[in-house]
Amino acid sequence: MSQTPAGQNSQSLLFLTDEQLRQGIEAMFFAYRGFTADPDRILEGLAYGRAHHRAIHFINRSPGTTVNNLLGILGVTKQSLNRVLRALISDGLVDSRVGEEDKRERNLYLTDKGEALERELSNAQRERMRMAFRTAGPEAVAGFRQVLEAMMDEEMRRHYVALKDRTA
Amino acid sequence: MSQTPAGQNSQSLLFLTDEQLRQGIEAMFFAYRGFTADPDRILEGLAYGRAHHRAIHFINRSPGTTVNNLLGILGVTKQSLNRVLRALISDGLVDSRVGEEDKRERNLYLTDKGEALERELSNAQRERMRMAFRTAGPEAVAGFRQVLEAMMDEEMRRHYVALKDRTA
DNA sequence: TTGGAGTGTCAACAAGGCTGACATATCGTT
DNA sequence: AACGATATGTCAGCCTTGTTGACACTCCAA
Repeated sequence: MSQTPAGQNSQSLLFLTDEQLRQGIEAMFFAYRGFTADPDRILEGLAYGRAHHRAIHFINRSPGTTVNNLLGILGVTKQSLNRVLRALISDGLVDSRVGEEDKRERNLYLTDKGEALERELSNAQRERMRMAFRTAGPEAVAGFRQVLEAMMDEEMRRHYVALKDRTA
Repeated sequence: MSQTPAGQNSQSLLFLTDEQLRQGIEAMFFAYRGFTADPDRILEGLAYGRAHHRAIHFINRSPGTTVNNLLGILGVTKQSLNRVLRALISDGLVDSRVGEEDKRERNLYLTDKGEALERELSNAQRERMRMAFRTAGPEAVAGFRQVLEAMMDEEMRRHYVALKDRTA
């Protein structure tokens, strides 16, 4: 469907053919497997999974974040997130403190133990990303980010940009 | 850990700082959500999920493929895949034929009905990819693919390249 | 012809999504 | 003070999709 005709525009649109798009789709699929492989390996054995990793990552990224904010970023239900947080809190990886201004809120922080696991996980994941970046080079990395950003839903892009700009 | 020092090499290595790597990680996370969002929406309502989509995609891509080959591509256990295939076969989306040379094998094909669903799913997913590609431009797309390819595990890269070259 | 390797199937279980319902505490407004 | 709205936590139950274990059929080579 909608094969882009080739060789007629001065600006070649060959990169928008269905075949090229399909290759992009498969690249995303196969690369995402690699992307999660290293943390998954670390987590198995421990009683945690990918959901715990995500929570730990974003709590580390925004110390003191609220449950509600985390829900927006992760895009899951509070029941799902609560199950994960309960485990992390009772295992002493996450600290949940009643909000100072608004006592209905809970502010989430990693404990020292939580930070240790976060470092272990993100080191592994960063190492793979570093290899990929180094192999591909800075220009490719810029393109990588442009395409991914354009692929996000609007709400996700807002979260992504907000996190990015905070440390820019 | 391992902050890359800046401003000392003639070739700037700023793109390998931990901060840049973390942004790459978050970009992958948020973009993958967008990547799967459209097919997921179509599948909900039907009695199928993401696993069915993946099976349909790769059977369409390699008609007559065996269960074992599909296992390697999808990276799940044969029991997981079998559950999905059983549903697709009994619903008349996939045709499973006993191998001609080796009767232990099953060759898998999409039926007309299966191809119809495949088109619906891949149209939705391609449309998002097309928008992202068009927004980012051909140079960015080339970089996107280079980085993703470098991020794959070796075995996944083999599958990716094999599929890519078949239609090149 | 027999045993091992390859392949496919069934059963049972676990993780982690989901919905719905409800309790509690707090906030803000009236 | 009272009330509705908001933020969070929890219980129960369901679904998808991953896992292991057990087993049957087919093929091939010793």
